[in-house]
Amino acid sequence: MSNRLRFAPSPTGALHIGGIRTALYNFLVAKQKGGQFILRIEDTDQNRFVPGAEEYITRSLDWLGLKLDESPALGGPHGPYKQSERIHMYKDYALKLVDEGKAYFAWDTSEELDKMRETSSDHSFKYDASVRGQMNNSLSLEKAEVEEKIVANSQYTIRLKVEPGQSIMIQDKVRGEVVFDSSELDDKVLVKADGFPTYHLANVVDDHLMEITDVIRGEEWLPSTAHHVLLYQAFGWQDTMPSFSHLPLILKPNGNGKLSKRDGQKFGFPVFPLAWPSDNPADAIDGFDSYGFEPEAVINFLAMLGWNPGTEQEIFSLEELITTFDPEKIHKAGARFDFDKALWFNQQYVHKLSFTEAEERLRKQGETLGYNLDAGDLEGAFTLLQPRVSLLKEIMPLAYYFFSDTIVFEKEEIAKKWKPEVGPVLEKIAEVLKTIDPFNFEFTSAAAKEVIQTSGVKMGLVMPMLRAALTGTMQGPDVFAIAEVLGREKSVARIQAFAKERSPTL
RNA sequence: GGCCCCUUCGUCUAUCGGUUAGGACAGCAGAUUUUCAUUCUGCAGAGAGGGGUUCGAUUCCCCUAGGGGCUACCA
Repeated sequence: MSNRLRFAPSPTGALHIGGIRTALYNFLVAKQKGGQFILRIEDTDQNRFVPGAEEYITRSLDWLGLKLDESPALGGPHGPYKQSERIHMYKDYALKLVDEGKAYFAWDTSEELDKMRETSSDHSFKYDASVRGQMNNSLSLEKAEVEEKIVANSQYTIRLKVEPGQSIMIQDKVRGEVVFDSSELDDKVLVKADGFPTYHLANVVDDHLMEITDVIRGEEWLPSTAHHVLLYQAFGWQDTMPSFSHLPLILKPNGNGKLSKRDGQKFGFPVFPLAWPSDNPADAIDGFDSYGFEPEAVINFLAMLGWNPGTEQEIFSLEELITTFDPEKIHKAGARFDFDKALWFNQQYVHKLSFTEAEERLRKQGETLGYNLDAGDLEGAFTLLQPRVSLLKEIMPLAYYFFSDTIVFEKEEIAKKWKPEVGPVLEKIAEVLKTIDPFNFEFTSAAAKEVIQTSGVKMGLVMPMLRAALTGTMQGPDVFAIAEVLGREKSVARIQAFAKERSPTL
């Protein structure tokens, strides 16, 4: 039997990178074992449903290259893959447990329970074996009364009857043996008063029905896994119970709690894969995509946040991760999110991009910046600027002087360094460049340097002005490399214009 | 409060009883680039504390401290 792993998010908004990492690890294990990677939407809480969230989740996985085998959109042999569409299935399982005495009906309202929790000493109230005899449920009430209530008031919950005094051992693949005492566990609600199942019921039933073999999820689920094991036992499914791996949490950069959706705004970096659009611009949130990240880089750094191959290799493609990933090496401790490191990963990928891979995006951005892309050499500009950026989108803003003849001069900086004796030297360089053939980096550089040397004017005075003449700025790639990309005509014209404007005496 | 998980440089981490405790990001210094960035080289920087076990503990066990998670008719 092949391995089947599922990623099971709730459509309560944008997914953050913690969720993405969970999806990634599920994907890696599934693919490594030649199994299936499944998306199941856990939308059993009608109150928290956010329109567009499900679509956002699929788009995110798609952007990252985490290809699904079964999902709500794709379908599959164990559909439907959305819990709201399987809603009729869950209650019968719970009712079966009631019949067998493993669960019971309860009519206590949320308000009543809240009150008990508030009034109990240090919030220690727990709906468990020690109190259920005094509560309003089918165990404490007379049979006739129960039957009457079921007919009269269908607003009941179904709770799991947890037998105290047993120890429940979980074999967690990343944490080893974890033992819980059932006396500490409460009688978890399985079916809510609205008839919907809770996460615990739906999750166990679906994992069973969908033949899930490995559950990989966040550490926040570790405490409730004891209940899940109890549920598998109650249903008699213990033989096909999946293995569990509870992932360490991704923490805020200051280590102060787990990373949350709002931390992106707070710390000034994206925490979502894709931007979350909104009609109200104030609510729109940046994603790694809109921030300019390559999906491969996001995958790479998320893979390394909580896992390490044990070698010194840090750069991994998705394919390499599939073969290299070793679930045994997943860490136990939470990891802080380090945006600088994420940027560094992206830089590694941007520097590897070929022009063909980048071209479309560069063109698009050039257009939105209002560039006349036909006026310059896009590939030349890219080649020169690529090693200088961490994000692909940083290139085009730096490249404007390749596409526009109206140069924006950094006037103050230039004025500070300008010496009148430089003017004639620039003029001379322009003259010489007119005839240099071929007009390339080596030739122009050698020729211009010779002019400067024979002129007696300091190199350090002329070179910055030459740069300013061509680009308007005081920094950037090598001057002659820029000249080569610009071409003879533009280079000569710019140098002459610059010299003339600044040297009225000429 | 209770239960559970965790603890190596500022950060992410390697080490599966014997290492000058290794690497990466960030930081600092230098080289290259007569600019800036890249790149390269170097420097600095860690086993939470206390007990055991052992010839020997970062590594195994216990305690303490600290951090995190859960404690809903949310997932």
